[in-house]
Amino acid sequence: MAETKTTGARRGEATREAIEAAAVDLFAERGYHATSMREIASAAKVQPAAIYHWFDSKEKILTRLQDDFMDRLEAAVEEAVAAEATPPGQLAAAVREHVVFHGLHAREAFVTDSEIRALSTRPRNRLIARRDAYQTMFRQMIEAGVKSGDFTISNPAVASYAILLECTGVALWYDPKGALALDEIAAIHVELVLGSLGAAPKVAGRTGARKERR
Amino acid sequence: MAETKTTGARRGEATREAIEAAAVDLFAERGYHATSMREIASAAKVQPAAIYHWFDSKEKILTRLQDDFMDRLEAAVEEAVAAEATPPGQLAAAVREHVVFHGLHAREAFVTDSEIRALSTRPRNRLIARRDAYQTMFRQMIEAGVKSGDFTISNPAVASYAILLECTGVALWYDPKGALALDEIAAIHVELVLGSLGAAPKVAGRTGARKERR
DNA sequence: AAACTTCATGAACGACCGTTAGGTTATTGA
DNA sequence: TCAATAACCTAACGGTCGTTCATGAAGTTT
Repeated sequence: MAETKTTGARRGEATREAIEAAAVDLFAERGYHATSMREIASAAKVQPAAIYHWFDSKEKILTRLQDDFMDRLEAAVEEAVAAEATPPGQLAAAVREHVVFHGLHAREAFVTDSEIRALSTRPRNRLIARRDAYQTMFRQMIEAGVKSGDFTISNPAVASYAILLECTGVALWYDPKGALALDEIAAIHVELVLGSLGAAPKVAGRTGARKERR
Repeated sequence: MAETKTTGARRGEATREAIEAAAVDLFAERGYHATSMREIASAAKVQPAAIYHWFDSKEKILTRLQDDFMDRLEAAVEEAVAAEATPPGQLAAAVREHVVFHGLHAREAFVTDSEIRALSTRPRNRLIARRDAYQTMFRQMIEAGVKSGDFTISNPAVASYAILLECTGVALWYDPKGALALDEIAAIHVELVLGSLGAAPKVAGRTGARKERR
């Protein structure tokens, strides 16, 4: 037997996913406050009230998207870093994975980044703390590289800001149908980042393929 | 005689400025859509209806802020570039001025950048075109530097994206009460940018003070 | 087959939104 | 002195917002 009868869908968990997918698209395109629950419902093909069966509130949809994105980003980058031994190799792997991940999940990345201020105090502070911890990871890799003599820059904190900004920004302009493939873009950013840190050219991590150890 | 009597202010052009100042603060803090005309009016110490004596609509307040910012940014950077002769010198000057300007006018910069989507089609396309032209200026300086042999990178277009993202992002984290002065931050960014382009260290434009010719 | 749970519906709630109509007051120019 | 104008007010408009309520069909458990 099928699942539809006289009334609408009855889809179970698939509805939750449809709501999330609709929300991330709309939040990314118009912004959180410019998107109404009715628009999300319409895009997910349910009535507005049905959303409240799956989410407590509009804000909960947003925090779910953001938490999921951070979970997966952290896991992906930490795994990439763990496969490398030297500071330049680790940073190169982190940058490469960060860029690829932001290209593959550009909408989620953009929403996570740009809608922090839409959150109320508690979830906002939580997300800021997570983002700060993530940033600290990069700063420590840079500091390790300075200590080991691989990098020569004056201010690791500012460098970490700058690096994450340029790499995160890939989510703003990357076009899957564009001339450059995502791993090319990632490789260029590794090149730019290592160059900006004064790393000796071609030292560690300036690789093409993935999962490679130099 | 003073200017206040029984009823409220009667301030003339000063009211317009109060409205703009209130709007830029609120737009930067909460976002365009999360800010109501009543909140702007309250912060500017007028009644909501008074805003419409100075602005046609809420959107016109936003476009005014964005246009003003772009006007002043372009003027400042173009002047800084005009004082330099070589590609590395020009790019260094542009980066330095861009960073300083984004630090000094962080709220305006943030609103101009992040609220493009809030605009309706026509003003949005206008602003995007201006931003693209600004970006092109940077890309051409990079290409000139590659051609002259001062820079060694594989992709000037991606480099221009990355550079502008990291420099624009200063508006997101710069704190006037922080440990670093704005011209220090600018100098660090010049260092990072020239490094990422593979410029020979200390070549051209790595200066400290302003209005200096090297 | 009866009771319960899950998933969704249609209709409505009060609050707030951007904007406007129309009146009032202070200042200016003839 | 007096009309004209600029600057601002109070009040309200229609519309949309996030959310809730009451209801009920379908599926599951007992």
